[in-house]
Amino acid sequence: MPAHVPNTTPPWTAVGSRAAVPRAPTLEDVARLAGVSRALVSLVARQSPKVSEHSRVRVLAACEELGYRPNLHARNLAASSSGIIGALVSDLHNPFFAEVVDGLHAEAAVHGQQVIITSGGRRADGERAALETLLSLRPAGVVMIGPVLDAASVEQASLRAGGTPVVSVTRVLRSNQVDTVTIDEYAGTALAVAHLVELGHRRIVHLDGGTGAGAASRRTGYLRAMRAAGLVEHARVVRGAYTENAGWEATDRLLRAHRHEPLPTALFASNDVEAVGALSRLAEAGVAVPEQVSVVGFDDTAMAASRLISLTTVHQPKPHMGRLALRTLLERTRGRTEPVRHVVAPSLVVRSTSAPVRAADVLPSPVPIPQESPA
Amino acid sequence: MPAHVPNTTPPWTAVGSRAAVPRAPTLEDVARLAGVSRALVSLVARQSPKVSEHSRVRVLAACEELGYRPNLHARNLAASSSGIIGALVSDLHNPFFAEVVDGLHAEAAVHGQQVIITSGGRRADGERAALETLLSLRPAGVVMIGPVLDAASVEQASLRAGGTPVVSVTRVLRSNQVDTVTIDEYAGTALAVAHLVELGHRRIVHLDGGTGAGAASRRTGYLRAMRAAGLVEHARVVRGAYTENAGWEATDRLLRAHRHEPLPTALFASNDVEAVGALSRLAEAGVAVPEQVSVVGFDDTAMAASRLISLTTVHQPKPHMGRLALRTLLERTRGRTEPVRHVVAPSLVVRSTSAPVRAADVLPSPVPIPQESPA
DNA sequence: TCTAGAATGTGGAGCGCTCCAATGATGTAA
DNA sequence: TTACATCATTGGAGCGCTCCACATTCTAGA
Repeated sequence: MPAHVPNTTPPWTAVGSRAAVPRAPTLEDVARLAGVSRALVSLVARQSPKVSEHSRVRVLAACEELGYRPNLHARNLAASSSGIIGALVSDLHNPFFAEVVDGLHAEAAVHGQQVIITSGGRRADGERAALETLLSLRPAGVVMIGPVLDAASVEQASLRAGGTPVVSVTRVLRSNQVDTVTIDEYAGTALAVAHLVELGHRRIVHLDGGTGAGAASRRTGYLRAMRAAGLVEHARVVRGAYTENAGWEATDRLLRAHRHEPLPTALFASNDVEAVGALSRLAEAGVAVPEQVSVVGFDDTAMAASRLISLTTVHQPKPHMGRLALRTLLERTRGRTEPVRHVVAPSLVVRSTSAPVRAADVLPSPVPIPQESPA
Repeated sequence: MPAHVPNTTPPWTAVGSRAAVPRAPTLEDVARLAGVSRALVSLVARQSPKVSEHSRVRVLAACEELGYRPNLHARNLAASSSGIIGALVSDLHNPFFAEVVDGLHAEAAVHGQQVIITSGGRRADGERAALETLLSLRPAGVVMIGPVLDAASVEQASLRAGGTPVVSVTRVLRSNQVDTVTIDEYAGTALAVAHLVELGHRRIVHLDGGTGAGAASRRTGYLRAMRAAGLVEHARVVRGAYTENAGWEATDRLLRAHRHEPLPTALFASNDVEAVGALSRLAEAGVAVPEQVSVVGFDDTAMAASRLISLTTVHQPKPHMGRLALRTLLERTRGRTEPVRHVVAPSLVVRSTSAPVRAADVLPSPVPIPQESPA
């Protein structure tokens, strides 16, 4: 007999060098066991309606017996389209993203899609690498949550990958290739300011979010809302960022600046973490919240909801935004070509860090309560 | 001319129904442009050393020009082993996991592996589904972080998938198929108790973590440490869980129980979130921390490090554990067959919630401190 | 000069699946 | 009877890549 022995080993035997490693069963194995063709098993696996009940049962039994699990790589390669949705979150540490992903997961399950997540660690290069990984898996689409990457990079990457649809949540990317889901930042800031004004606050300071997603709109929204309330002369923005430390430092600067004059009676931070930073600085300075100063955040993350913090904040319907993002993505895969910009409505969650202004602070300057002049 | 037109369209033209969708370039395209064989391009793409500098440069230039990105599905199918590491986190909302994944990412980058994440939402069925998804992608291995799934399910799934190696972080799964990375819970609890004892505390109560990963060991560790300190008669465990609410409720029960007797001087919670729950209940009751009661947590999550909370807690080297998990996984793919159980060392981070016991409390028993009977 | 061996490069056979044209089997109208 | 839909099923051609055996060139030792 020649050295070339035909490979007649059964599928459950290891082939090649590695010994005793059970090979995962393939379509072929199932087909053989069920006594049908590979194509038929494939049809059953994909729940095609054009399979007789008889063969369906036989095939499913065979699948069960072998513990067959389709190889997604082979499937995606052959079909050159996958049921995979890639979620690219800018920062795994931010609970905001977890909630958006929850919504994504839920909606994906409805459509039989699988969600896989990668993270860019809040750095542009990390995000670029993560996006490359995701695109290498040829997903049906990519949802970027709070990306730090600019529109051009995203668009270019998407085009290079054969036009994989991309939806950006939180960050507006002006590109015809990219759809967006954001909340109405202006409405959100208006809610926050109106709440404070209703409580009698006049000297309301905004701790801004620097270059964070949505921060610019929130800053503008704050200024607009102050103007609308006739408080334009009290409007004041302190530079900050979307981190606890930035909130602490911004508040620290504020405290120093007001050493010889009365503090503002309310702080409106650009997001929750920043608000927490502000709270901690106020606590260290012995300023009572909400008795002396009210604090309002933005996002309504789990941290804000914690009893220990119990932050009044602007709520973003994060799971809803995740669902919406997925639906938007699927529409795109079904042929839509014009970009879509979804803007969802925020709401206000009043907790323990906001309260009516103290009697002593009511008249900071002779302001005769100017009510709601339209924008 | 028959309806059957031979397909002679060039690669940059869309083939099939969809119009104008640019096809992603393949190895073939790159090879043609560079004037070499497909195999050579493949070697360059995989950074093989057996390629001359000359051709490497030519090929890379062609890749660049076409914007070539390898199709992971094809690669993984052909190589029947992927550079993908699957991370299955039980709960995206827990910052603990984010930090472990950080370490995983870092180590994976070193080995040229890609990490993709799925989440099981803290439910066994969700985790099972996420595991299936992951295994369908035929990853090089799976890291489960704080799984809720039992060893048998994991082992079975792994075997069905052709023996994909699995490492469990945090939870000990007794299976020869599964390696584990955990911290030394006993050492951790010993550190916490010793710290409190050193500060003069005697009446140290443990709020336990119910069925959470590691909770049983922490409970035992606490009891051991109390015994070692000769405080066995002061040892007391209150039932809880790894949630803020559970911490709040456990503390609430404790306060009620001690309405007519002095409170314990220290609480040791089974993890940080639970400790935060305890802190909030104490704050509501007007019990000063750390002046009247010291509180110690476990995990050292970002929440504990927040200035506003500044919790004394047992530190887990989470990124290190992630790195270790990946290395363990790779060893397994390189042929190790006996299971490995890595146990890493915890440390103590002293922050603002622990302080020396008050003079009045130094003598454990008959001290009437009529504090704030709870609402 | 010849030859072994290293260093490079190549063609082709799959990996496990989907898709499509083609094949039977069955029914239905002329 | 023939003609032709309709339905379930099948074989085979890829999808884009890796891996292997082999071919070719270059280098150095005898």
